[in-house]
Amino acid sequence: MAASGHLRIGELSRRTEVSRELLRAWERRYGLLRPTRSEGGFRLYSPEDERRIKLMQAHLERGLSAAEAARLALAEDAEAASVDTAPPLQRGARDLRAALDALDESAAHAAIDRLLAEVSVASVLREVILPYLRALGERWAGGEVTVGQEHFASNVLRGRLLGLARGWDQGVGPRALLACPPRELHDLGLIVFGLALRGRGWRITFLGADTPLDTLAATAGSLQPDAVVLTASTPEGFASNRDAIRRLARTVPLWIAGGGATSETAQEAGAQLLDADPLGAADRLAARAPHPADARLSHRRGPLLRPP
Amino acid sequence: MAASGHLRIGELSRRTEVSRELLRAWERRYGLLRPTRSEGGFRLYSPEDERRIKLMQAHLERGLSAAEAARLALAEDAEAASVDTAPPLQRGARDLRAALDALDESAAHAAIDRLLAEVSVASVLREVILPYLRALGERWAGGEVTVGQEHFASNVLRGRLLGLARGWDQGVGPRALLACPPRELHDLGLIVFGLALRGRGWRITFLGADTPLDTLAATAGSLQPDAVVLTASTPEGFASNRDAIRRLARTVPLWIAGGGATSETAQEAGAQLLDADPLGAADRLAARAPHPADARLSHRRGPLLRPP
Amino acid sequence: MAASGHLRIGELSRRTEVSRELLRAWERRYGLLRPTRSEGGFRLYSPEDERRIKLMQAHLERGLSAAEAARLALAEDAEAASVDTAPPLQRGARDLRAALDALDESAAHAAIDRLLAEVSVASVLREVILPYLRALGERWAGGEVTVGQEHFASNVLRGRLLGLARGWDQGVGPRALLACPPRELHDLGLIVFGLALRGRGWRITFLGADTPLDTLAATAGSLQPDAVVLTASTPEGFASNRDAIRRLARTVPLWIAGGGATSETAQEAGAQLLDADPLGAADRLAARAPHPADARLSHRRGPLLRPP
DNA sequence: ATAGGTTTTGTCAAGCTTTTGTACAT
DNA sequence: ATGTACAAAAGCTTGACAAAACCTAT
Repeated sequence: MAASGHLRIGELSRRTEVSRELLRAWERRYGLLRPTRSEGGFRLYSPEDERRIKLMQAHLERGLSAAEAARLALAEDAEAASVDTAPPLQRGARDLRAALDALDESAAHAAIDRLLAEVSVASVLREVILPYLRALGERWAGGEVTVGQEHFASNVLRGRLLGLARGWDQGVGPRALLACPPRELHDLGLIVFGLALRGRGWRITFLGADTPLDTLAATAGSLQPDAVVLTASTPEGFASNRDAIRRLARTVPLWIAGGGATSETAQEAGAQLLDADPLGAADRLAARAPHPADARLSHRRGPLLRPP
Repeated sequence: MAASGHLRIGELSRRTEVSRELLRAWERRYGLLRPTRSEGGFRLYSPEDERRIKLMQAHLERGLSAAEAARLALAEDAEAASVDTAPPLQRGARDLRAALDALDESAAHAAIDRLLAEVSVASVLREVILPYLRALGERWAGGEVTVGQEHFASNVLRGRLLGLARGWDQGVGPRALLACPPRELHDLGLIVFGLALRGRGWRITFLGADTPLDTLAATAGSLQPDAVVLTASTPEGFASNRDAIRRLARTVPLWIAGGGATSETAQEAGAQLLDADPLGAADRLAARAPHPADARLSHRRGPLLRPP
Repeated sequence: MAASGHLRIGELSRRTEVSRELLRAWERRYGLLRPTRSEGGFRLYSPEDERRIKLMQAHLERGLSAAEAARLALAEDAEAASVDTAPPLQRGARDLRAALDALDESAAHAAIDRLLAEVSVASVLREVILPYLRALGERWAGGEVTVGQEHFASNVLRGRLLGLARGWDQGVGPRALLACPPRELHDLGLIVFGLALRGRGWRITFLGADTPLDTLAATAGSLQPDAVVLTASTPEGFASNRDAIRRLARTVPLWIAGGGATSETAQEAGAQLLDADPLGAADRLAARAPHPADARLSHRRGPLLRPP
């Protein structure tokens, strides 16, 4: 915080070779600088201010007008933050959220690109994407976020997650068939679950949101997956399809997960229970261990799961 | 959006060597330029305006009348502005090469990011990275490219490929141990091979360039991989370590690949031959089929490979 | 308590070349000094007081106001007094070492990801990566670690460091061109150095290991960097290229660093000396201050460094 | 191409306040 | 040693100004 100290206008002028008057003019006219003030009213400039001046100068050098140079310097500074000492994951999460809230798709992609360069996919999912989705849900419930923002964010993230998912059906591992029951439209958690399972060596076949259960049964019949996983965000997602799910569970190794998956639902449906959290669910399925609350059903495990 | 900034008429005139008056005339007469205006009424030209002027000048150079030149420039610009019709892979390859040649790391990353957003990792490797590396080798041999450019490009690509490789040791597939023999420094092909093999479900352990063969043997002893793969860019890489490689081949399932791997080398070393091309080599190893030219050794296949 | 001798104001004034009046003013106005009192009421200053004065003077030197300088001096002093190695860092370092020793890449990535979730890049480099690399060298020398382990760890870390490096060529700061001389293969320290310099606002162009000096000269000619930095792990790296390095130093602002950089080597080569430690070297270059041992060459500083 | 008017941008000045090193009386 | 005083240096705001750059219209 107090790492490098704030400068007064004289020293800043000396360092940047910009006159004091001009520094004040740039602040007044373009808002380029945002000094705090000393108790007596002196301007105190941060290192960020100094960086913005450097940017401004670079643009002026290129022949831009002062107004244009300042506009660019401010814009770049907002996105660049090239010298940022925050932990990368925290910084990435902050940048992503700001970009999505502002409906700025390219900034969102930039934030994700940088995150993926700096940390592993699993960490991005666990520390950034999932917390963001959870917070989004809460903010939506609290009316802090518009439906438009929610749709925008969902679509951007869906695109990226599916990009990461490319080729997740290839290889030699066990195969999982993933879907949401009819009327369930929240598939982001399901994609995250698929990615996590993929990271554990599984092959994924993804049917996505709002999948009729007869279609799911037919697909499972022809694919012969090692697990079929249904996720729903509310218990109704499972409850309103109880009979079909129960039938399905008799013919395929069926697991349920997501916010709507409870041990009662699982028992009623004759399915095995995974965690509500996609990453925990992936761990559990990879270990072939049903949720503890689902213990009564564990005898089904053996017959249902073929070895890879 | 605000990426590059708008120019006023003076700077545009300076850059294009077209007088201010003429710029205004071209705007009035032909609608060649479409500047926005500042609050006070100054013209603000976009980079597209600058591009149209360049086109216009080229046509004038060829002897066309101003009216005709402007008409063409506008038409071409409209075309260029519409989606770049080149296939993504071609365009990406072109952009990547231009960026790396110019030592412009950010542009190179941007090109790769765009590619990965549009096509699969396998396609990028096959259609962009590998052709680039091959062409780099040829251009280097022909003196068209400096060692500096080659080093720069290698390091940028190495970073990206190792980024894609993150987590390639996870899962349940067969395990491969990858290395280059002593003094062999070209590990990019080996990383590409590892990525391709990973795409086929294998787990990868990567030791990289310039690996002493005794440590490779020891590591293989403790890891018990399903395959050990050595790559070298020249036959000497294998030849100068013939005896050590031969000893190694007696205790581990050894395969050789890369530009230096020939059927003679393989036979001498007692190793199995993979293709020179990393992707072909990965296909072949995943199928556990040695190169046809290596048929004389095929009897070794069975005993050497443990089932996954 | 009084172990190390307390000073009275006269002696402290003499040592620090700060007038008595000013010392009292700093105490009164900023609380910078906290002298105890003799029985008769004389101020008795501790060595900590003296250290704070030195810090204060350094900040004043940099152009900070007295109030700001005092604030920083007090803050830094408090920080230095607090325990430095926070638990997450210790645990991360331990996990990373265990994972890399076991050739467990995923565990290594997980450890690094955990660190990057909580701690800045700079801290990870200083407290984890560099200590690990140093220990690795020592353990390798002592035969406690195999070359295989060393290769594996290097490649994992190289991938991560290059991931953190993405975009390090962007911005408006001074530009540095980084390379190792021919036959020098240890580029990890050079990458860490680049990251540290990046953290201080520089732009980096990275050529990496084993770079021929003529291509380095050519690249420097076209890039016109503000500094060219060569690192080698042993003095031979520089010694065996002495003449070429000397020629290079005549045309570019050349600095040498790394375990092989000594004041003799620097003098012979006509280059300026940076610290062996990458972070110290980055600090020094960012401050444009040649190594004390390099004082005899300091007259070269002016002409060699173009203003950024 | 020129004339006559406007906008943009860097600089300056006047009058007053804050900060900071030093001096002095007690 | 303490507390107060003081003055130089550095800063603040407001307002104005002029050169450079640009506009339209002829």
